[in-house]
Amino acid sequence: MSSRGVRHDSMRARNLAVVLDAIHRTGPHTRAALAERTGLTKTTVSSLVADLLEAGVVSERGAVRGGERGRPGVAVSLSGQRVATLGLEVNIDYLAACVVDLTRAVRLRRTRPADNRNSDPAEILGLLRALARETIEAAEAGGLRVMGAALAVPGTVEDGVLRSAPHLGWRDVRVADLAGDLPLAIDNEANLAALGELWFGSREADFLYVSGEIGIGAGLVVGGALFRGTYGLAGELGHVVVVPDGPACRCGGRGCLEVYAGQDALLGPLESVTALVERLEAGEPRALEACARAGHALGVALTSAVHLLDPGRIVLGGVFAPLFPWLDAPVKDGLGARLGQMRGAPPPLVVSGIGADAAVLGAAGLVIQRILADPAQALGL
Amino acid sequence: MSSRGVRHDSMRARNLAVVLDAIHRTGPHTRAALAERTGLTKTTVSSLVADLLEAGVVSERGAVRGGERGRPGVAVSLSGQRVATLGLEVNIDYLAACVVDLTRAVRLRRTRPADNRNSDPAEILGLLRALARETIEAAEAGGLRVMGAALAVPGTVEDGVLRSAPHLGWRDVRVADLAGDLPLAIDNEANLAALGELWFGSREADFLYVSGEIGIGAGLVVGGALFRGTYGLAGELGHVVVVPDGPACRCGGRGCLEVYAGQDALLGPLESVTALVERLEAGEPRALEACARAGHALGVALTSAVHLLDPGRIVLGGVFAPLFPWLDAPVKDGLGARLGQMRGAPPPLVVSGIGADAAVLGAAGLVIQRILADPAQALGL
DNA sequence: GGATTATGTACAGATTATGGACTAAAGAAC
DNA sequence: GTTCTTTAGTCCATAATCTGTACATAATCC
Repeated sequence: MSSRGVRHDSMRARNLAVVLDAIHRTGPHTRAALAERTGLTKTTVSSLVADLLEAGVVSERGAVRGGERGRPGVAVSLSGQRVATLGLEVNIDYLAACVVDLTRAVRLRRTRPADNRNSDPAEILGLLRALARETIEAAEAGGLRVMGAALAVPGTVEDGVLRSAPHLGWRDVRVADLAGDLPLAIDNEANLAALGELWFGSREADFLYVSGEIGIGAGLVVGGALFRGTYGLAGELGHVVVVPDGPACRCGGRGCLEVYAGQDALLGPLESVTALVERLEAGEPRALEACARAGHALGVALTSAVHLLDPGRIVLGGVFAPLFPWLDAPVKDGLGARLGQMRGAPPPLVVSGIGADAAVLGAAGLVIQRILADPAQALGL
Repeated sequence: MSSRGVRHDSMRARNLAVVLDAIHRTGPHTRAALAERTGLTKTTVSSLVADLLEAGVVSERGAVRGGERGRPGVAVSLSGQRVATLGLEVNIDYLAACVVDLTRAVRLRRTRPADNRNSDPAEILGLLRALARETIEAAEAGGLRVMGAALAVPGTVEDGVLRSAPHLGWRDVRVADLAGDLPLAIDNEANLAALGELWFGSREADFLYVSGEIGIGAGLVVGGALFRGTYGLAGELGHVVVVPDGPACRCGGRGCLEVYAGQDALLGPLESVTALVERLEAGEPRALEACARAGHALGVALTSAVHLLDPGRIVLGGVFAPLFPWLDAPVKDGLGARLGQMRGAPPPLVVSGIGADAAVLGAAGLVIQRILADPAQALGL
């Protein structure tokens, strides 16, 4: 519970958000339909919509409703013409940026290959800053106004500080001012990829997104909201115990999922996922066996995850997406056999549709969400 | 986001809740302090407090603030004189009821020993209904008004229906009208025990409550709110996989935590936890070994739980509470060794202070919380 | 073309919070 | 002990916002 009282201005701010949310969530609506949906009167909705129109976040899109009697209403829908946000990502082997408008249409996307393993944060952030500036300029040349930015990193984040990104070799990096004087949020890659899946992929409201990168992370979405845990460290699926006293993991533990299904374990001597897929398609036994082993381990870890997190479905993303045909059966079987009678049926297992872009899109989407959640504040209404 | 707009009446309802919450959360306050804390004006707060006084949920408790200058304020604090709620519990070997007032002081507590294993739901619910009626009458004789009730059950609950309580042998039981025409909530025993720990035990806002009963459940509290998952089935710690192809569990899986640390595994041939504690105190090797084995398994399962849920601390409750001296070391060692460098330090491991009453208290507390969260609705203001 | 039906706006009225003035009650200063 | 200062709480006129009725508008139906 926010402990601040509601005053006249916050009542209106809230109602602006409620109306905008209704427009966003269930498509274009007439003012009359918005009134019914929000419980406000037509008069109030008209006044709120007028403000939203002026701010450029919604637009009128001609008359609607053929077939029924009475005066047709004017549909009010989200406008992608003006407001946009910037998503950024640092990963092991690339930097990425994208610009997304208020309708969550992707307007720009840029990727720079890079080798960021054990790199100098200042140097990489310099490159990222240049990429951000360039992307913002391109967006503004197209008439968009970039209102905020978010950055996805492959590591743990607390209070806006990157605590630890083992594969980058970064620790306690304070990121700021990446995008000029835009407000910048920063979050874990798996979390933002989960949000990417929510807003740009399947658009289901409840799922566990399993992010296979060098490490394995996961982001849980319940009712359209990301679950972060107490310190924002929830969802470390890669270090769920699969075999209590199995081989050592780089985390210091033993028998973690990552040991069996991390990229290193999957690839073995191969140098890319593409190469692995080729071998799998050719039916090479070593490759098939690595996948079977990973699938079995994933099934075990996901069983524990389902019992603890109760996800609506399980979405395999990152490198697990191209490997889905070979992982599907062992994971599903493992889940089915282990979950037993505890619940009706195991959560459906599906593959992510947005692949490698999930995190950077989720980052941009996060900022869009904040604007939609409080347009009065974000837009100065 | 609730999709309903804010109207004048909901603005006031919200402000009543905000003021009441401030009084509840940070102790008695003067009107002036409440105004500062909530951001409302003194005038508004006075008016809101007047309504709350009339409803009997707060009372004025004389002047406060010696030492400082100026007119002393009148402290407004929660009143336990009028509003109360009923907590109920069905467990394997007892029925319980309690009445808690608005300040969360326990006013009445009743327990009936019973053997509810594989019982007839109608019969047991009849006994519970009698216990509820009797308890409500006693409370009202004491001048309290019981405003609502909640029931804790050892099983899974969906949409207010008890889906499955394996140890009771109940399936798909619709509970209603247990307490006359009082509104009745129903929830899982581990969830409500976690809330009991939150409100009547340590009062920390972030922890994982581990409930050792016949089975093993857990309830995660983050920021003072219970995490329930998608279908309300989260926290099934007892079926986290400890050994991938270990012994069969009654759930249909293999090597679940319950197999190693459930009450049956702990007790072996003994018939009560008390008996086990006696053996442990006497240093009997078989008992010590059972505890060590359970502690090791708990350490493994909790490692996975910490990675997935990111709890602020871990509270051992239920039968694990009396066994804490023998579980502490193996669990802590297991967590410490396995969590490795992934986080600063493992979450603190502590014992619950409220023992067997956690669930029934949590049930009553849940209803109190609902009244505090929306006093206007609950009290007809 | 007139009846019907629904949309969207106008304007007066209702509800609630605000803000400054005022009263009340205590300690501090002299 | 009288007066000043400070803080608490209330009063009342004002302001912000939403509501509700009335009404102009624009389509379909017959």
